[in-house]
Amino acid sequence: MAATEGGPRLIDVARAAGVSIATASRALAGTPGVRPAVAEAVRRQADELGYVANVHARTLAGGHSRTVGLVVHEIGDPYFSEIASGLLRLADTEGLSLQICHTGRDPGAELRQIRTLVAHRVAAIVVAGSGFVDAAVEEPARRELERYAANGGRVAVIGRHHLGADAVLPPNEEGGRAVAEHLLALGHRQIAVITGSPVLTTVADRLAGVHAALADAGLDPAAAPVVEGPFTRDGGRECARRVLAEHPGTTAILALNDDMAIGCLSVLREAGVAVPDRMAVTGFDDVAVAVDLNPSLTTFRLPMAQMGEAALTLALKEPTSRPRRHHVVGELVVRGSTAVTAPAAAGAATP
Amino acid sequence: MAATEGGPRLIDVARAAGVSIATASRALAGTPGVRPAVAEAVRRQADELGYVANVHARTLAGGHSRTVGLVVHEIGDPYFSEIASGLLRLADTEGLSLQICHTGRDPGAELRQIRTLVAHRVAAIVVAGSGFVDAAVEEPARRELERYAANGGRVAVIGRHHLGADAVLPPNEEGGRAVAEHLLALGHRQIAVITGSPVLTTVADRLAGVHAALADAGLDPAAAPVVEGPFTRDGGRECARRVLAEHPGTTAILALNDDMAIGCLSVLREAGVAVPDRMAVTGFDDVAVAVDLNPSLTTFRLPMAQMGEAALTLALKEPTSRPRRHHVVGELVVRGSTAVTAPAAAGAATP
DNA sequence: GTGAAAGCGCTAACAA
DNA sequence: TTGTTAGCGCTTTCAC
Repeated sequence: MAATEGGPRLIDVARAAGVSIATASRALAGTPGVRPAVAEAVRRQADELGYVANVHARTLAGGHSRTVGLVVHEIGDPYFSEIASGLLRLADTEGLSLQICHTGRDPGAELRQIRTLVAHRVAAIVVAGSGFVDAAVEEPARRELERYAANGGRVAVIGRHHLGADAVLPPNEEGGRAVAEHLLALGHRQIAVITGSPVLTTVADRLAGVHAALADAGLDPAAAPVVEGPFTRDGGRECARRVLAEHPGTTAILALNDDMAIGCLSVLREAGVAVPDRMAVTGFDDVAVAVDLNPSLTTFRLPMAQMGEAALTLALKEPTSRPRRHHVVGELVVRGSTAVTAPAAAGAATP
Repeated sequence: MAATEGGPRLIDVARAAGVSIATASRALAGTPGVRPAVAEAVRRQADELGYVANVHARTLAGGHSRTVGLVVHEIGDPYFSEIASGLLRLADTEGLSLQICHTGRDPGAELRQIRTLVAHRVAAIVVAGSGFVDAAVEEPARRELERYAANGGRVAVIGRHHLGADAVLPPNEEGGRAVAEHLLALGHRQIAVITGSPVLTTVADRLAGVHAALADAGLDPAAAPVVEGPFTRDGGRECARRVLAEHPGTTAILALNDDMAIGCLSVLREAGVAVPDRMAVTGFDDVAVAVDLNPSLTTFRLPMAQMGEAALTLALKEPTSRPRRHHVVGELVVRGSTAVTAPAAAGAATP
């Protein structure tokens, strides 16, 4: 600990090893062209002094960063924490550090966070939060990212954005379709959809899939109630109550994510509505706990950890002239919250 | 976009505004001593050029970092993602960026991650993963952090560590005691504990609380089966199976975290063991989904988000000569997985 | 109030 | 193989 505040510097190590700062740098970086014995001596001295290279100096001098940024809506949300987990695992094996930002689904915050990551000159930025249907909302962020990319930064997004970047695309529409078809196959005709704000592409795409399935079955999509609230567990509770009150003939509630489905199940339990006998419920995402609910949740599985990994993989590749699209495969997972038989007679739940 | 690869620099802004680089720096940093009109002009130019200050250059020159590091076992785990969420929220309002590392409960990885954060010269490091009972295991990390602190870094930990740092201390022992007393009060006498590895202080402390309660009730703590497995949902499944097979008289399973309790519930459901009638189950932590399980989970609530916030708060304060200890208050939350009445006759589950 | 210039700690030419 | 040196982009004295 010979050092002044800030710790030992490369020059301290070099002096201790009796070499120049350049040689010390090479030895520590593993650059070839240093006699093994010298390199070894340098490393030993570094170790002894507890030397840890200053990343800022290194990045500034070298021009390359070993940090990547991840933008999520909310890291406490399992959907995003599972994405983060997969991404972090890959980052770790690649020797990259991860900086996480959250936006709370606010486009303004998203822009601020992106600027922060740009300021850090991260090697890549992964935007994991849902895109917005209205391209204008994302325009400032798009410009910022475009500039960042023009300056050598790499960008990848998860979901459908208007960001002009490489994208990992979850099968939202297919999933919405699959879930709806599953309910239709069980005989449900009075299906209520509970959902987050349709300004999000995630919501819009899942809903489009649901409507397509209804139309294919000869039903009028416009006739199916769509009840909207926050895209969270509490939003699910709120919407479920409204479905119960305003659409009494409903035999199935199709939630556009697991969080809402979970909130919905809790309301139904409190209201004494048997699931799946009097009401079928489905979710979307297959977060880890979906299987542990009782009844366990029928849902459309998205491989979140893989999606995080895939996004970072895209971001780490050389850019192409036009954005890449990596399509992810999902899977309907049928569990206890939807009966394997036809629903109880519609209208049974009518007051 | 007049800039070379890397984006516009301060000097580009300064030139565009017709001032020196020093004035531009002051204007952008909000340092007093710049004529308002000039400052305004600089800011406008910066905006126009899309200038974003290089954090590395800034940190290197200024000596202060606006990034903090968080070390967790696994960010996909709700316990940690909720801690991260609380911490991130505070970091955000303080204008700090967050870098996250995970260790997978491996002390070696923990050391590596700490070194990475030191290399980044983060302003503070928060270690959120459980400590290890064996001080020797943490010794290398302790030395690294000590050196970091000596060089002006700030450290805070969550849980009992041998790291010599400010600590946020969850009431693990009290919680273990509370859960056990609750089961005892319900009349349970055949209580099996399922747990993660006792090398973790979190596990050791919770277990100590349980044993203390048993002893106070006049029972022999050594007589209560303690079944150990991974501190995860799957570990809970494994341990629950073993309890069923090896300790047939058991009327209550006390899991030392919610993850294990959740796995346990799923095994009991598959085995057709009614909860809470034939078997009571308790968890620890009160992760978000605990309330949504069916039966909902009786558990000891830890305010994870607050703990994350408190840890960062400690880390942001001026250091004191001896480590601070911030004690957190928890709360027993009684739910459906423990009956409100005495248990079914012991032995009912005997083959 | 403003500018010139000296670093911050490191990497990467370029020399030797 | 090793050393010298010029920056990387910014903050911050110190003069003016």
